[in-house]
Amino acid sequence: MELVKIYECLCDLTRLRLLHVLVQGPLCVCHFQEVLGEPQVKISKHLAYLRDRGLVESERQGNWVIYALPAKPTRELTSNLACLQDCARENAVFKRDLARLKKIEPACAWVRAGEPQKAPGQCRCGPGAAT
Amino acid sequence: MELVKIYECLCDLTRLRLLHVLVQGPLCVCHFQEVLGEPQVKISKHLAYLRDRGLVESERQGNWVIYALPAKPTRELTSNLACLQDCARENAVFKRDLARLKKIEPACAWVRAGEPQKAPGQCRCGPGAAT
DNA sequence: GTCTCATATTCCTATTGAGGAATATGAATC
DNA sequence: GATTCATATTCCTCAATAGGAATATGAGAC
Repeated sequence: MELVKIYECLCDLTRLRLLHVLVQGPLCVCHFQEVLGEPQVKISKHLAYLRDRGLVESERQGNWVIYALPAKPTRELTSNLACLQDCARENAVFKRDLARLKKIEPACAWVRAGEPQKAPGQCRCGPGAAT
Repeated sequence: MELVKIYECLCDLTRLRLLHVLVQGPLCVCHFQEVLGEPQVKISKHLAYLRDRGLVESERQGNWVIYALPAKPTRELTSNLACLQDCARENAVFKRDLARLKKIEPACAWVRAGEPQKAPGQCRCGPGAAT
């Protein structure tokens, strides 16, 4: 059942955080690392888990892979993401993620705007990139 | 995290069905068996799982054990149960459960009303009880 | 006490998934 | 071609859980 698959995706904290951040807009893997403060393998695996189950979509842009919520989410997904937003509103972990996202925002504006990659070379995340 | 625990409870179809039915009101284990059409062990184990995590409460009344949603559910639980109701609305499995619940309703009215057990002896569920 | 009914628990097997270390892939630069 | 950067995958171990069969528990009837 579709609905069970959604809940299987939601029952891990890392994935909850990924989805919660994704509601704000598309993001690439290295930015997720920055925002969540988790190692690359962990982020990448959980994103793959979500992609395999249709909760997110990915698109390669040069060296980066941009993840986004599906263009046409199901009613169930929409409903549950709204519920998640509601539940996360007053939670410290989720609030911290949003705060870190805001700090990074200038550096990753081109991703969030959906524009094609403009500035090849090093990714602007990593230590010191957004400080 | 509280929220993850809720989602862990929701990521199994049997538990989803139990909770969905419970929104209609308290029920005893044998009625769950009737409504879901699943074996006793399965029902009992999943109810225990939910109880251990605080999603349902139980109360013994003679031979029966009545399960109910918590008297004071958390904001997260309330929110997610509402979401579940919304998602389940047009789903065949959940609709069938509700239909079976209605057929049984006359037989288990005393449970749903929260009254103390009136009619000791055999439980009125089981084959032929509600037909 | 015994018997019966409703429910819970134990024991088992099989599957799933999390996490990390190491390695592989794919694209861009030189 | 080689190198570098971003990301994905493989291999491993450990823990959680689903499901069923069998058995245990707890309460009421007699």
